[in-house]
Amino acid sequence: MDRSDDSLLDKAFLALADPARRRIIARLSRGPATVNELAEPFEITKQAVSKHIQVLEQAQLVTRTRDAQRRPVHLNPARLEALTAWIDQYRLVREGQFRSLDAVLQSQATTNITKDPS
Amino acid sequence: MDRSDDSLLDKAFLALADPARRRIIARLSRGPATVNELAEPFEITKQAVSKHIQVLEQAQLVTRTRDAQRRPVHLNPARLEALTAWIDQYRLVREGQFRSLDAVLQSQATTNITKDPS
DNA sequence: TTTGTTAACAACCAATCGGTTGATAAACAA
DNA sequence: TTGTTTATCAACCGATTGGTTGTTAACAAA
Repeated sequence: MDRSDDSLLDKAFLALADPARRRIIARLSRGPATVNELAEPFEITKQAVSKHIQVLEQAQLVTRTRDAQRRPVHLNPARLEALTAWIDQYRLVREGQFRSLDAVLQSQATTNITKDPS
Repeated sequence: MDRSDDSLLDKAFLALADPARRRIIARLSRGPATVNELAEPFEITKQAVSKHIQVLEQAQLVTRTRDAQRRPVHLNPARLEALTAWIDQYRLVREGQFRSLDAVLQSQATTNITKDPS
């Protein structure tokens, strides 16, 4: 399903690679909030928070609505789920390899050393 | 368990925020590989791949062993699992809120506004 | 020894990131 | 109208990233 959203994965992982943005995610998990509300507990300016929200928005991790002059920010759980899905496809494959690792090692022990055949 | 590894989360998410490094992860999920083996299918130099591996290694997403002058790179599934754990704690909390949203709204309507108690 | 392979290290460069300040726009309230 | 709140836009700065080239080290093979 997720094939060509490479840049979207880029943006999403990059968005989470910042403690301030992760704290914003954590806060939004308890409900929507405005830029001012998000900026207050952080020791940075509103402009900086606004930039962080733009990064999260371009990664589609959050969405914005309108409420008069306020622009509440909402979490988008579907995008978070897409990230875990990407990670799990390799994490789980790897675990599957572990299950069959013994068989591989035994077959190699009877045929050859563990050297790479160039 | 994972409390103060903020910088480790930084490094891990930042490491995954690059398509080349994600392709390296995908490749390693099918077994260990050397720098040369990893660099070949990518149109960048070995030095660049070596840097990518350093980034992944500092994020503890991969480990390196010794085999003569080769340094095979191995995937570290435990770290991948830590990432999904971080994401899931907010993804799942959010879903839980949806289930109990009505109750929360009703109780708040009778007690107070949605302001955070400092 | 010499030669070739594997990989890291160092220095450098263009581009990007996180943050700031200052100005601006939009939606109200008076 | 004027003023206030909310939030964005624009320009700028220091630090970091991703990539390169060149060099060096460690080991294998001859």
